[in-house]
Amino acid sequence: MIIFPTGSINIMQYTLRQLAYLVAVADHGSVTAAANALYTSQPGISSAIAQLEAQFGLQFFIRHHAKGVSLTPAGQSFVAAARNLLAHAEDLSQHASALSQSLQGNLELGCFTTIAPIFLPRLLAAMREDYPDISVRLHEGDTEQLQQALLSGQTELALLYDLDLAPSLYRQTLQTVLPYVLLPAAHPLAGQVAVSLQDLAPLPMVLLDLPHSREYFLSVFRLQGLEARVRHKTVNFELVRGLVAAGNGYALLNLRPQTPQSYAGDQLVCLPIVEEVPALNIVLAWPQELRLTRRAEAFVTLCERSISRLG
DNA sequence: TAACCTTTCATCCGGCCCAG
DNA sequence: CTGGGCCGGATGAAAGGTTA
Repeated sequence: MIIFPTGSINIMQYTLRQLAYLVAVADHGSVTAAANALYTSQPGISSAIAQLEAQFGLQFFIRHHAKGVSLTPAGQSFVAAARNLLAHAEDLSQHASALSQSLQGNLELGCFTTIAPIFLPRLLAAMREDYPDISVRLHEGDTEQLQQALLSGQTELALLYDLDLAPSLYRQTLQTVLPYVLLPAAHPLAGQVAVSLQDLAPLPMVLLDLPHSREYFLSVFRLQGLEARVRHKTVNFELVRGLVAAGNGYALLNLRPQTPQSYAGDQLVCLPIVEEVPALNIVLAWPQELRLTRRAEAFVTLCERSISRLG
C-alpha cells in the first residue's frame, strides 16, 4: 500500500489527463494535431499545457505561430518523465484486472541490431508463452539511437552492449561475452586451438563497422600494441561472416550464431584469442531515475532467467 | 450548494503563402 | 510588394459534471 504524505498530495496540482495531453502534443508537434488525435478540442489542450507550465514554472514548448510547437530542453526531459508516469498509471489501472488475470499492455523495447536476431526470437516466444497479454513493440538501432529512445521515453528498456553508455542509465548485466576470431574453415590458422593477435594483426580484417563496436574491436589490438589492417568494413553482421567465409579476411566478433555456415553456405570457424582481451557485457538498460512498469519488470525477470541458456 | 475542473464555442492574433 | 485567405495557438464565456 502506498501512503502519500499529506503535503505531497497538496502540491500535486496537476492531473494525468494534463500529462497525457502534454505527451500527445510532444508526439504530434502540434496542439491541434494532438487535439484531433485525442478527439478533444484544441483550447482544452492549450490550457492544459499552460496550466502545467504555470504549475512547474517551466516552459515546455516553443510556440511557432501557424507552424506547430517544439519541445524546449526542459520539455524534453519533462515529457520523458511524464511518459513513465503515464505508463505506471496504465500499469495501475490494469493492476485491478490483473489481480484476476495476467499482466497485459504494451512494452516498448529497444534492441541492438546485432543482438536482436540471436536473442529476441526465443525471448519473445518465451514472453508470449509466459505473458500472452503483453505485446512487445521492437525498436532496433545502434547504441546512440537506443540511448536516445530510452532518455526520451520512447522505449522503456533496451537490450544492448554496455559500451559507452550514458551514466544516467542503469544496466543489468545478462551475459558477458569475450571477443573471438572468425576464420574461414580452410584458413591456415583454423586448425589451432586458439589464435594470437600477433598472428592476426598482419592479415586483412573484416570490421563490423557499427559506432562503438568498431572502436572496441580495434582497441582489442591496440591494447596489445598492435594495429589491425582493415580491408572491408560493413554494418551488417551477416555480411561480416559472409566476407570472412569467402576468404576476404578474418573478423573479431562477440556474438556467436549457432550455425557454422555463412548465408552462401561456406564453412566458418570460431576460435578463442590467446591474449587476455576485454569482455563485453550484454545488458538491459533503462533510465536510472525511472521505475520500471510491471510489464518491463516481467521482461527483465524473463531475460535473467533465460538469456544464459539462449546465449 | 459552492467551488472547481473540463470541455466547447466564438473570437482574436500573428505568421505564412500566394495571386495579382 | 501587398492584401486576402488560411492555419494554428491563445483567451474568455458558458455549460455540464464532480467533489468537498
